[in-house]
Amino acid sequence: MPIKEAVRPGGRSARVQEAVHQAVRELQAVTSRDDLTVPQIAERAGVTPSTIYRRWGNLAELVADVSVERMRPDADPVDTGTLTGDLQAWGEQYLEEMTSVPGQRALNDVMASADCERRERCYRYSESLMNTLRERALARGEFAPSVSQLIDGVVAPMTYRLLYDRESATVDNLRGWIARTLSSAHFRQRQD
Amino acid sequence: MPIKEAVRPGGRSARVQEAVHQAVRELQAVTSRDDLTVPQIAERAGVTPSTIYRRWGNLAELVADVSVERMRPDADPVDTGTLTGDLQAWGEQYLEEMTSVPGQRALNDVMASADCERRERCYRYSESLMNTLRERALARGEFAPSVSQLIDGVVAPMTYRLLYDRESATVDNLRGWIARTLSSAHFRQRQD
DNA sequence: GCTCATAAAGCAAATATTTTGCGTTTGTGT
DNA sequence: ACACAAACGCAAAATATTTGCTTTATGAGC
Repeated sequence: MPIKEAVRPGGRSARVQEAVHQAVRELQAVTSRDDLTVPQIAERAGVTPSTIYRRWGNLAELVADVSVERMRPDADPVDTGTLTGDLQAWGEQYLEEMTSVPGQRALNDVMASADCERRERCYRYSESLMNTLRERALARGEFAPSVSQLIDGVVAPMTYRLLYDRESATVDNLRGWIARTLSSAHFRQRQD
Repeated sequence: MPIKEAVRPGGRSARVQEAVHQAVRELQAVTSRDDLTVPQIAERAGVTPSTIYRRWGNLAELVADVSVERMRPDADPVDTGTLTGDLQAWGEQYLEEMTSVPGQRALNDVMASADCERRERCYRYSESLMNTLRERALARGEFAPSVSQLIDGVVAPMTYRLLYDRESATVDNLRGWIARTLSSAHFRQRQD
């Protein structure tokens, strides 16, 4: 059961995929995760269960597929004029999103997927986002750490706390991660 | 289906729990995750499937329960004489463990669990371990960052990379995380 | 030690789900 | 337009899960 992306993008396949995704989203809004079932989704989407099983394999992969979509950044990150501000603004809204009930659920669903490709996609969203903020900072003439320093210093602690120690995933701590990352990279740069 | 810990620790319950865990471990060694089933485990453990369903709810929770066990640190971390060395030694063996096939599977199984208590338990293992290394360093008269700095600086990036970007979970990067964490905390301390 | 109340397990019937084989529909390339 | 194959629908078969009831065995109180 290989996970295919956009198989036969035109026509029926696409329609089915959209109908199923839509059905999942609608049902997720009114149903607890434990009594969400494939047959139920199939009926709502006007599709046979076997279609879902053939295409996604099982419920976990299906909901992961839907949730990873939800993670895709919708708009460009706001420009506050400084890298610190941009990181803080982005982080705050990300934290808010991910500590909300549906956000937590989406995060869990993605983590529950057996194939790592889903998580890698989330990673690439963050990577690309950090890259945007960094380029923006450089264009302003600001100093900016490398993308991997930003990920290790800001994204990783934030994600780690969201997953393992939710109560530490706070705006206050975010401020600390950002400050430490920037000053440490700055200090280190002058050393070299 | 509340997750209970050590219900009626003595006697039959304990025996059943152990038999089931054992069955899961044995089957995991020879079976791919996708064709591991509850009835199969039940048979091997000499137990009725309904017993497993009543106690763990479903397969995902059961394997998560087994895997979180596997994560519990078995021995005290080695003492290399310096905090840097201790962190590096611990990190290297942890990385090795978690990049192995069974390690990856255990990590996934824990992440797939719906209840966050499992992940919190892993968190507490790391927290306690970092605390041990820190106290050890202080006893030597070394400087040592706080536990949460160690977690944010070393554990979080490592875990993040293991989950989201496996190829960056390397011993080389580990060295960098450790160095940055120690020097940044040290520098920051002198500032205050 | 013995008894009692009860949590947990066993058993089997009832449900619900997942899988599979096969025929049909429908995009896609020529 | 035609042919090919991927994807879907349908329904039967195979599995897995839930549930009601019975039985067993632990732990508490005497």
